[in-house]
Amino acid sequence: MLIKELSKRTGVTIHTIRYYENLGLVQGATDENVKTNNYKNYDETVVERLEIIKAAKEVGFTLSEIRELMNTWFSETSAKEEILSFFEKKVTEINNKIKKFKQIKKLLEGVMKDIEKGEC
Amino acid sequence: MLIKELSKRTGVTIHTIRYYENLGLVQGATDENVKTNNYKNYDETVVERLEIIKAAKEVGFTLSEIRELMNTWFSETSAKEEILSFFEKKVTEINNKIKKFKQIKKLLEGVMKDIEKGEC
DNA sequence: AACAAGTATAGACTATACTCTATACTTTTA
DNA sequence: TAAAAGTATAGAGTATAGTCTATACTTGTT
Repeated sequence: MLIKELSKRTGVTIHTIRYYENLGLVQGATDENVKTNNYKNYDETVVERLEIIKAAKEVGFTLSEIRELMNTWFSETSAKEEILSFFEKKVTEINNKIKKFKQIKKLLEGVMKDIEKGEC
Repeated sequence: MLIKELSKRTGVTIHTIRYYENLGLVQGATDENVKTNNYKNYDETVVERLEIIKAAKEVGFTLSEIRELMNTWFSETSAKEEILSFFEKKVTEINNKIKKFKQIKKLLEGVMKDIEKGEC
């Protein structure tokens, strides 16, 4: 598919897709049979990648972390051990973030109870 | 205390404290008795505020969200109802973030299992 | 053929959150 | 009292993540 359809299917704007492509997060391929233009074609793996980017961004990963994560994810050369330890690191990070969120939540809920009781 | 001590106690650099002060997130007061300078004095509530900022930032709040949250938190004029609904909104947001983190975590752990089994 | 719509590239612009530099003044210390 | 250290203000610079504009070319439609 061309960039417009990719944009429609993923909800990521054309500009942003091109920005990601410049960063090496996704990649389209120009059809070698077509010599008149250099339009890029995007396949299903690009859709997948954009969905991963969207999800990872929502939970606070930066684009460079996402690139690192995806390079490992889609790599065929990385050693099993290496991939595993990378993933373990990410899971630890996520656990820490969840813990912090729960702390803040408890704090907020504590204050809310105080407000309800009129102790504020 | 003066800015240097505040910085030491909170771990927030002097530059960043001044940046926050410009944004209205914290505020020091110049001693009216001292006419020779306009050094600002910071009290314990500023330390508290900086701790709140640090915690909130870590879980992904932007500075303007934090300002909004703290204005409500420390407000004496806001109606009880208003404060409560604001806090409830934030708790909902936090729950959503926790949910998303858990999804990503599950995803990563699933992939890790596959890798361990050699199914990748 | 003419015009609209789509695509590619490069570069400018924006917002957020700092971070650093320059300048000038004040306070502390040797 | 002279140097070192601290403070305030303004403004420049940086990094991240877009977002927009200009230009030029290609493709599709009438």
